[in-house]
Amino acid sequence: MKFSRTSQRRVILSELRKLKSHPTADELYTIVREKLPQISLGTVYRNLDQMAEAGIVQRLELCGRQKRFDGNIDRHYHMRCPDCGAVKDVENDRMSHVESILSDVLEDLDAEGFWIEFTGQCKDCNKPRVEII
Amino acid sequence: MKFSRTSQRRVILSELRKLKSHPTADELYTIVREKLPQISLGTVYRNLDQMAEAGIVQRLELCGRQKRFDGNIDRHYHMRCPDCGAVKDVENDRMSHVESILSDVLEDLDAEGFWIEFTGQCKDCNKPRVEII
DNA sequence: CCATTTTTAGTAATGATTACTATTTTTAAA
DNA sequence: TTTAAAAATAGTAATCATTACTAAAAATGG
Ligand SMILES: [Mn+2]
Ligand SMILES: [Mn+2]
Ligand SMILES: [Zn+2]
Ligand SMILES: [Zn+2]
Repeated sequence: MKFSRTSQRRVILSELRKLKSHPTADELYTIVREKLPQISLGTVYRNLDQMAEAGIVQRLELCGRQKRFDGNIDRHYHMRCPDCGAVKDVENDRMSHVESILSDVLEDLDAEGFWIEFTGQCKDCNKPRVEII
Repeated sequence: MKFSRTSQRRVILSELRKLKSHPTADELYTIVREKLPQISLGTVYRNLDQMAEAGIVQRLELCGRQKRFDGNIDRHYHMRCPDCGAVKDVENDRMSHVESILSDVLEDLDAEGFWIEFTGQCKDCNKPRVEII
């Protein structure tokens, strides 16, 4: 419930903050082990998750571990329920405007494409949100 | 290289097209087994991947399999290299405009948030493709 | 029919993540 | 400072989505 001050957590956070590489847990584990050779991979996973839940670090990506598929290959957008994991189509007229701006952004960045995903609890979701903190 | 016509592929595609649920491979496997009780899970995975590569179905992809973390919790955006999997910060003045439109979209949709990810090969990328998200 | 290519079912292996547990460390109050 | 409760740890095992492997079956294009 409350964060204890441990060298493991301090080093994990400070090393992560030094990096611009957006490491995976195991990549950070390799780095942290130079300072704390005895640290375990599980500790890195656990601390990153805890700190992400607390908003101290950012976890890149909203999707779950399982891939999802769609028979509709037209460009359209999805909203994922953070509680039950369901994915639903969403539609909004403003998205064509967003797309046109993002196509300019793609040129600026010399990027290939973009993905947008919305999050929101589904109306008929029966799983109650678990409040953290 | 060329798709043979098999009952497995036909049923997988037709059942996927019937659904609005954006199923995972194993969810679709359960459904397809009602028509083809002998089909194997591997066949469902393989066909979905092949058809996604061919653009016949859509794979909802935001993020690779490994989670990535960022010490910077300010809202900013990332570009993922489809070849080596590296994730880099990107910056563009137009994004504030995109954000303001999307905040309106959030109200329309009664959604909570959004996630945007760019894809693009990194300049110095020479690594072989690691994963196809 | 036949030779070649593709696909399959079934199973094993992989790999990221999470769960478990006995022990250690931290905390906060006495 | 002592101490009991709470939190966190290292090490390991288990989970589970996905991918790889393989011999057999099916599809293809004559
Ligand atoms: Mn859809
Ligand atoms: Mn970043
Ligand atoms: Zn829901
Ligand atoms: Zn790259």
